[in-house]
Amino acid sequence: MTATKKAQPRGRPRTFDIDEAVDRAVKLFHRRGYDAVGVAELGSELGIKPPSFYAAFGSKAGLFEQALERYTASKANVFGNALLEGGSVAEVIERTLLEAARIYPEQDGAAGCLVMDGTRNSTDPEARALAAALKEAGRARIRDFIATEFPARADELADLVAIALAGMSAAARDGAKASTLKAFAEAASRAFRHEAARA
Amino acid sequence: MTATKKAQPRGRPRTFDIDEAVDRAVKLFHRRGYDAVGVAELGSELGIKPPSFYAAFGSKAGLFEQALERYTASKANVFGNALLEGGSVAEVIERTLLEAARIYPEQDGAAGCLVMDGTRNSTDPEARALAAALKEAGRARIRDFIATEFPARADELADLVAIALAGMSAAARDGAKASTLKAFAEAASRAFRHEAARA
DNA sequence: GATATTATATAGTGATTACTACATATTAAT
DNA sequence: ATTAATATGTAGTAATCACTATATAATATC
Repeated sequence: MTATKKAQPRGRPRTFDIDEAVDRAVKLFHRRGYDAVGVAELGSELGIKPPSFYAAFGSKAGLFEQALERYTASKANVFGNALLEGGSVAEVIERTLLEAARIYPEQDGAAGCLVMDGTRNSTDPEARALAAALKEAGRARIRDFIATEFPARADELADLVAIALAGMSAAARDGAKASTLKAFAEAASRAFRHEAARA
Repeated sequence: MTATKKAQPRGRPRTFDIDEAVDRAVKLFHRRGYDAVGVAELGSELGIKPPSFYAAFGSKAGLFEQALERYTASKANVFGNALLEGGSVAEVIERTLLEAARIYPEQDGAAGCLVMDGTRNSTDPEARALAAALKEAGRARIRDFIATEFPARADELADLVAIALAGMSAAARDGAKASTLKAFAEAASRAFRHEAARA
């Protein structure tokens, strides 16, 4: 059994909770995108001043990296969660799309997918690279999974799913309702089965 | 016949070409998004200094409004151009999707659709509102056109097209190749015919 | 208690943001 | 030539950006 908190390190103890700070950062970055959230706002929202911020996270991009990790380990990882429930490729993809339709609409001010849209139009190369790596990793996981049933068309089918999800995220950020996204997800799921059966 | 340039107004003549300036602004906004393009850069790129900039355009958002007008009046208006060639609803939608697949991939540093992604994550409410109005107008045109053949399902089918286009724009901005977008557009077009034939 | 270690608060850094006050230059009309 | 009108260049504005130098406070170890 591993202790969640070490005995107590040597110096002055931290006065804020890092996990909670990362959770708040996830929300802020998700709501408004990486560039639009300032370190000053993060500091005041997290209740810490700049030196504590930089001692804990290194940089704004460092906090973003932790926020992305937290986000992808959450229910927001629609494909990962759909995969856990098992089933055929078509079933898992359908569940993925429907789950996206369920969680992408605005909740608590945040809509769409943080990974896909959090650094859209960002000027920070480091933040963009972090998000891009996760996007590619997600697409690769979907492709490899699809390849277990449709090896010859895995790339094309993975692109179909990835671009559909990207469209749903963008639409959600533009205010699309859950019912709109659900109808799209159902149509995209039918399209996936249809395309998988082709050729 | 209307003169393109009036006789010559009273004061000191402008030393730069407004149309050319707007064209350059379209490119810059398209490449990097509204917020990431500064007035200073626009000024130096356009060869004018701040007072001339504000005398001509009023504000950064004022230039953006003209840039959006220019953009939507160009070949970038994929639905408008597809509509001009006539044909059935399914044919026009297919042409729309395929045209998007042709022009969304990166060209001259700019990818995707300026209207759909140019103000993504922007902090400027005015710029966001300008783009949002054009997005909604475009979706409404598509819906009304679809309603000429499929009045009962026009909204759902229009959402299918709009979300597919949003996904293609996002994917293009993330570096998707023309062949990837083309394959998706073809699948989306088949899905449209399939969904239109349902119910 | 002395020392090492870590986190804190105060108060800044220079760079960049969109935008402007003011004087001057250039034109047409008088 | 004088006047009115418009555009320009110089040189700024206050606000915000991510980030930091320095000193001090709070803890464990010795």
